[in-house]
Amino acid sequence: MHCTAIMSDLPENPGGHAAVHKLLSLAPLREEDCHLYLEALGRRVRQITARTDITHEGDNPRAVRVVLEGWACRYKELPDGRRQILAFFVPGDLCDSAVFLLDQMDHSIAAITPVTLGEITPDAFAQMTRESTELADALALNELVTVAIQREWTLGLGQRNALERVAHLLCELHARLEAIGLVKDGQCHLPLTQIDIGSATGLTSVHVNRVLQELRRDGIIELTRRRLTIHRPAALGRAAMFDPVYLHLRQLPRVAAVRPAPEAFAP
Amino acid sequence: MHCTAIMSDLPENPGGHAAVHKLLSLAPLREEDCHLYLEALGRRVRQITARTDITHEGDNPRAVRVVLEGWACRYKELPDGRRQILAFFVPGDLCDSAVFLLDQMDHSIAAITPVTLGEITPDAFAQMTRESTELADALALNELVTVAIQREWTLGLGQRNALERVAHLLCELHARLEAIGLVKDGQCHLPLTQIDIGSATGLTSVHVNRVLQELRRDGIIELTRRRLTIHRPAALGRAAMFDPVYLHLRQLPRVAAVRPAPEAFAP
DNA sequence: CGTCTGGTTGATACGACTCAAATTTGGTGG
DNA sequence: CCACCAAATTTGAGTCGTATCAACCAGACG
Repeated sequence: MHCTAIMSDLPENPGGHAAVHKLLSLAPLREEDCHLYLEALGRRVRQITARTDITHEGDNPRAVRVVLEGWACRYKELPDGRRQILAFFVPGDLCDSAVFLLDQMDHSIAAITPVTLGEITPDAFAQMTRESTELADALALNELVTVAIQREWTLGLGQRNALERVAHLLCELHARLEAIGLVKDGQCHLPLTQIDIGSATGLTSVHVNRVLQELRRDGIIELTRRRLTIHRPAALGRAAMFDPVYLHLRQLPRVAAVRPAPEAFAP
Repeated sequence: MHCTAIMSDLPENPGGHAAVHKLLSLAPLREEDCHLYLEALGRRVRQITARTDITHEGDNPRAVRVVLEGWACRYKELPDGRRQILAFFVPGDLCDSAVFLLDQMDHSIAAITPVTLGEITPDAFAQMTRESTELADALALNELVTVAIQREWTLGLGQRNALERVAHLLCELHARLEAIGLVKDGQCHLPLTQIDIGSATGLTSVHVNRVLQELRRDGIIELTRRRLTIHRPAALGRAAMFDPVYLHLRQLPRVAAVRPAPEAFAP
């Protein structure tokens, strides 16, 4: 029996519960595994101001970081200042589970909103994974999914055009938020500026703006005041050529289908 | 004492020695670790024809694969046929060390040249890493570097222009080949077509061609008959904004510097 | 010796960028 | 609660990097 039960018992999403929800979206875990994880996470918690670095390229990595609340991103920049967002971290996401093997960070991580961060020391991490193979496997699986997402982004930046990239990003984030229970009535909080979306998709914010307008004009999405509503999931998925297999979720997201999929809301 | 000794004793690079060389470029290992690894690799060896799939999206992953000889690539395609190469595998590279945790491959792997492939079963892999923590760590480190490379590609596709992307790819491959002893006099074998380079960099082969001509015209590189010579490493590195930190090599590659770096060969 | 794949060249088209300015939004302090 | 400011969004006009399309050429190979 895994611990979906504890999840639904809990109120809003306080403390590290998104973290457990996240792991459960990938692999079944026993209640004791969940508690072991939560306990490790709770030992060292930090608050990070919005729009500040959590760790920077060149730093010596000291701990495994888990986003408990808020949004963060991984980014890297070129010497002349061009900046690329490499990943978004939503509640429950692990920044890097084995970083401490490296001498030096090769990228930076920054908070987008105010972030509550759980930190697990290398020792605590090792002990935790020794105590539960299931937990260790779930964390390893999470790592695999993180890389799979990175690959999907590589594919998108290389082959998708502006509209497809933006649409794909929205699909992915929606699916990931849904997996941790942060989507209600097809709506979710999306604290990204168009500049953020641009530096994740390799586009200028001006162009992102025009693309978003197109998606709105076609009645596919609504995106205002940091809230995203997907009105026509199938249309968005089709525009993005979104195939959620790479997320390896146990449960298929609502925004799903490239394959033969009926339009959810008729045009 | 690690086993640089065995390496230099060995002749050309037969069997799985590139594999050991590769790990040694990332972490020091004892002779017994190297042998343990080689032994695991030697148990199941396959020959793959050039330009055929080694494994395909949707397959069930069965084993950890290591390229012993030849070149391969990881790729993914969109439903309409657009194809993106996500990674190149050169001798010694592991395709994926924990894939078997996944139910389903989310990308494909193909041979570029004829490939000699070592396969390690999940069981053998687990046993091997249990027997040597050092080996396990080296393999984990290798995994981290693979992801770091993926991130650098993401950065490049999002922010670098055509010339910078091609130059960066050449820098990276040169550095990686150098690390496993496959560069002699600044020269290495590079069996990629301009089409391959294009689908890795998100460019058309036509444009890759023009970019390569520019690099040749400026006397920076020579690339003919599948051989690459870098005449002006510093100029190439500068053009690419190549900073090899992300490769986490124990020894800095010759093609290295973005930072204040004297021109190796005067223009 | 013809065929095929990969490389090269030229002309043209278009998607996304740049620059610039106007407008809206959200936060802050009076 | 309103005035103000900074940040984010929106709009328009013009440019440029890379794609597209179309030949042509060279070497590899059966």
